[in-house]
Amino acid sequence: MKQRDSAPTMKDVAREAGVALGTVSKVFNDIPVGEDYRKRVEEAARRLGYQVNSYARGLKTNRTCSVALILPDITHPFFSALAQGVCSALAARGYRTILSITAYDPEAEQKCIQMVRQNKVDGIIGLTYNPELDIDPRLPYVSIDRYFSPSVPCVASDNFGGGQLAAEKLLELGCTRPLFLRIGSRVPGESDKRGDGFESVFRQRGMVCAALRLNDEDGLEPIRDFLAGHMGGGRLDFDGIFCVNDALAVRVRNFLTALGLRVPEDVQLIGFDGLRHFATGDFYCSTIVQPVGRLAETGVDMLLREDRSNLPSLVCLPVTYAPGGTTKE
Amino acid sequence: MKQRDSAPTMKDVAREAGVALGTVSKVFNDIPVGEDYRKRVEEAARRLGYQVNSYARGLKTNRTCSVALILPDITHPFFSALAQGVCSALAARGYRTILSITAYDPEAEQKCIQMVRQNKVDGIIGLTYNPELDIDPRLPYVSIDRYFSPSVPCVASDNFGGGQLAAEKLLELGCTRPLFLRIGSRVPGESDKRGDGFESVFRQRGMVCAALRLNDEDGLEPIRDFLAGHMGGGRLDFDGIFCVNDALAVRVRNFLTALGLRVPEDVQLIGFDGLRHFATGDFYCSTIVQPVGRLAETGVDMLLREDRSNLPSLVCLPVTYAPGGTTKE
DNA sequence: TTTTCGATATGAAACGTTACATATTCGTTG
DNA sequence: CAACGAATATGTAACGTTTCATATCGAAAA
Repeated sequence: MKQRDSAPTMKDVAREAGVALGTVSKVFNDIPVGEDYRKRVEEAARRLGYQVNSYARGLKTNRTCSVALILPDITHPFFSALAQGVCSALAARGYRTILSITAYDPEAEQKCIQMVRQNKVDGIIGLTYNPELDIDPRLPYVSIDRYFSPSVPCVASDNFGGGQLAAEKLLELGCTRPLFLRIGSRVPGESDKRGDGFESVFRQRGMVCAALRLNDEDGLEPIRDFLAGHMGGGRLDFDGIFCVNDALAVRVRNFLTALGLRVPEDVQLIGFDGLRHFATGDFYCSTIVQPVGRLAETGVDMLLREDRSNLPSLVCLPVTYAPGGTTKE
Repeated sequence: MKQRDSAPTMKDVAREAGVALGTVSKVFNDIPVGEDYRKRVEEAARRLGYQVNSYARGLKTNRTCSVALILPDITHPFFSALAQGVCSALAARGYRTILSITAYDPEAEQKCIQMVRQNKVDGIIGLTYNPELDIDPRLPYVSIDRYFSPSVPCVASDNFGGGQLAAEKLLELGCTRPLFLRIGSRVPGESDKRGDGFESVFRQRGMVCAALRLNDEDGLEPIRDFLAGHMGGGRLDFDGIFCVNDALAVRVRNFLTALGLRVPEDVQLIGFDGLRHFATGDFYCSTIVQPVGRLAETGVDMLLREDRSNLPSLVCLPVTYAPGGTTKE
């Protein structure tokens, strides 16, 4: 018996089944074919262990059934949860996920897009921070959590609403001296709206809301100094703090306890993201929970939609509040 | 001017540059070509915005420059760190990462392998728990942290050595009543050696070491009950506990404090993995640190090695001890 | 029985590359 | 000055699919 060194092809299956090449193709593309033919082909394919060669198919159809996922850092629990969601949503629809990590480097982001174009994925789901990212408009692209322009569809949490929710919660829990704390990348992102929403609630009630907005490069010292500078007689000038994300909230909580303040008795603290401890599943702090799973699913949905001609340019998903020990519930 | 609706091909570049098709191919494959020709081709390619079609190339060469990474759950910080390492090590060598998540489901693992074979990746890096995984021996496969057989190369941390290290540390810190706690999947994995190493040290010194080994399905209650059952007069029967991983260590620490014990004053606790808090970067507990980055790099290295004919079947990487608050340093 | 028509199998062409055998060019030697 | 050979450009045949025009078949209508 002749030894086959390479994988069997449709030609082999056709010969084995005694049918034409085109018939085999139809069977594997779910195109109607006589019942007896279909059976013969399937049988033969199984005998030979045939697998369609997706590169030949991709060459012919220009569809690859793979989508690139671009993330700055999959080590961050929010991003990894997102990746999990995107990956399984894609898998459920028969798509592969090609993972690209940019390490927040704008150049790397552009290179990813480039690589991705060369590698002919069917679309891109991106969470990028490069403000002037050059996106090929022919390539389906969905941005997560970062709005570019009306022509680039984006799915994000309702950041403004989340900020409002945090403000309302703090008010409800008796806070009267609010503070908003932000640290983030220099490029304006969706998350800026969190502070806007937060402040809007107080403004509407004629209250003033303090705020400190920093960039990543500044580090956290200014925040510690700020807090220390607002201590007077063992008492902080603020009794309700909203942090732009959970990571910051956790650090701020440490600062506060180091200053001798009790959380939540003296100061209440709300973060944003809804991250959970990897081992216990507890929230790290009271927080506004982003619907990570829905974010991922919606993103995939928008990307793979049949008719992409009139996609909304921004889809906002609702957030929820979850107590996590840094508020009086 | 004629409107091009599809991407330019080598044929277009060849026409634009006034050279033969084969010459263009050579330029893009770094095959020696006359200097003037090369320039003409590069120029033309740039003008046309030409990108090689990797599916045509893959069809011809049977190499796709992509590797599948199979993980049970990218949400777990250890796995996401690994993914980060693998992804960037692959990117550095010009390979894409195709991410597959199995959710610990043996069937999903097999399906991934299947999908992967169909999609013609150049290799697989897998962290799988299916004991009877059917791996195509023709496909380069490297297993991380899970030894299958001599024919499947594996890279893992020195789990036995890590167990020994934990034991030595505890001895050094004055422990005389050790306990090993394990919870994990039913299939025998590399991590079983952690307990073996731990116990071996005490056995060698003629000491006895208690141990409790459970499976995931058992849940954590038995461990809590076990600990509670070993309390007598406000004192625990053990003064040094080694947990098979950090996740367990964190839970056990909570159990211990709930029992009114102080960590590390009354009981010292060492975990395994070396996970760090996402916001502060602190270790969650005193721990044996796995070299995640090296694990990833070594795996990629073994997979992409030119001569894979005599790969070691198991590579053990050294681990280190890091204090994290649950030991007296 | 012959014609027509619908249904469906067939086979060839094309997708964009790479690789190989062939053709061309130019410098060097007899 | 002719002839050779090394170097390098050319063109064509795959690679394994899909797709489309053509061929075939059988049943229904004339």
